[in-house]
Amino acid sequence: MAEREVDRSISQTVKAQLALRDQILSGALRPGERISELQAVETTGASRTPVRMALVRLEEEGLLEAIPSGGFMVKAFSERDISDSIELRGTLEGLAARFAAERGVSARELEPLKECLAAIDELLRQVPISVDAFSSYVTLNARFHAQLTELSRSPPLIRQIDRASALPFASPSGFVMAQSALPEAQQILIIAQEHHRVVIDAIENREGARAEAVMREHARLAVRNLRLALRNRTHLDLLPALALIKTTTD
Amino acid sequence: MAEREVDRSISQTVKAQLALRDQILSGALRPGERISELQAVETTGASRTPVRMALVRLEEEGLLEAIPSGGFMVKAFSERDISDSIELRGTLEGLAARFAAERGVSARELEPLKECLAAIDELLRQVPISVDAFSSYVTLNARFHAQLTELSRSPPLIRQIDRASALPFASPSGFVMAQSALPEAQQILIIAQEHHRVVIDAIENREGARAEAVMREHARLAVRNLRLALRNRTHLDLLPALALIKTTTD
DNA sequence: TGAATACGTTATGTATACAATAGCGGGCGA
DNA sequence: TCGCCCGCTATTGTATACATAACGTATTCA
Repeated sequence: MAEREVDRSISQTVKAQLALRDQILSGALRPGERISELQAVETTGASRTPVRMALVRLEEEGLLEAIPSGGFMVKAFSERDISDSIELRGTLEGLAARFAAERGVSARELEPLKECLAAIDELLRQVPISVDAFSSYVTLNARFHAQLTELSRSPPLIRQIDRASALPFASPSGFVMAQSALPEAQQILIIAQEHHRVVIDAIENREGARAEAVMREHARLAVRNLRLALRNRTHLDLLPALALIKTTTD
Repeated sequence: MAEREVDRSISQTVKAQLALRDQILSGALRPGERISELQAVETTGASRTPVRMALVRLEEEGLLEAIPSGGFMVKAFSERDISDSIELRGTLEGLAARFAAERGVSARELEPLKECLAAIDELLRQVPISVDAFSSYVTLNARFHAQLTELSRSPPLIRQIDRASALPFASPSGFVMAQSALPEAQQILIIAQEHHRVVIDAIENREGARAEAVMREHARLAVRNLRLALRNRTHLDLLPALALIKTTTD
């Protein structure tokens, strides 16, 4: 239709990708559901070509799965998939921390991490933590992890970590959500903060093995707490992209 | 290995993707070079839509890089990028081995790996190894790594390892090539084979940490030998996708 | 003479038309 | 009544036309 309203400030492909990702993560599209291109065209406002490009990107991102006979469906994840993804990310971040420690990092480069650390300390001083403060925590934590990843100075590794974070439950905010979906949330966040402190110290002292170990422990903590949270069914609404978990046990 | 003859029954998108990847890996397209869609349409025989889909997929694969002003260019890699990619893959395979060991693997599932192991032993008995035998080795080694990865039973991890292998120098055959591009090739392959033996043993005995450690050592061996080979400039023609290495040091 | 601007060309981004295929439903025959 | 087959429809795969933005070149003015 000629009267299609076009937003020229952003490419149609990116617009479609963002809109579709939002639909998937919000649960508007259920896992296993086939995505209709035509329907996507209507909901995103882009035409078929950019929609198709977005679908391909989302497939590569891991949110969609190609159907052999054609088209795409929303990918479904098991609980095991999720905990594996978290551990996978922790392993990659461990490698990043090791690289940073072994290759050396200047004091100036560590400064932003320390600022993050201090800011989080400030937030955690509140007992109990407010909703706003928790929201800030999520942002700061994600920034901490991103900056740590950057310190590895390894583009292939950074790229891979970014890819691993595409799955929302494997992202740093996913870590936090998993940890916070428990009554002992604040206690857990304090332990996580201790991990952050140790990894900075290890990098400063160029202890690669220690830096790596603590990041892996960090992830294992998140995995344990995710499992607990899923068992207890506590605050599950906090968990990002819970909609992606397939309910049927196979 | 990529087959030169393209089946007309496969989709145009896949055809274009294979053709373009082949052009990149063969060095017909130089690193940093912009890929012209029109030119790609001519060389691949597909029309612009499937070519664009292929370009997006190759970008996600890591072989191409999006140009901010539009279009794609062939990605260029530094020597450091390559060794990092190998170590990255080793780390992921280490995690896979750990998962396999911790989660338990039946004797029947280990059988194919042991067959691979025995077949490689047979090949290595030749001194010096023939070109044909070496070619078989590359195939068998890739199969060994693929089967080991599968034993983790972790779809997210398997997926990530596959992604990490998209870069040709980080694939199992890339491992082998890096190791073999040295005069001491046969000696090195025997050590690598010993790693294979240990990882199977560790998985059988459910020793996760040992299984993980040996796979990481396996990768570090490849990294060391790659560096040596690049220093010595020996048999560099064997290294897959050497064309992707950028010559200029930044 | 150099720099800046304007215009033209070319390539990419987007939209849509066309083709092919798979899935489904109805009808017909056993 | 059940099952198979044929045809229709809906959706994806492909091709191409159109729009737009970027880059290069040439010309003009300072």
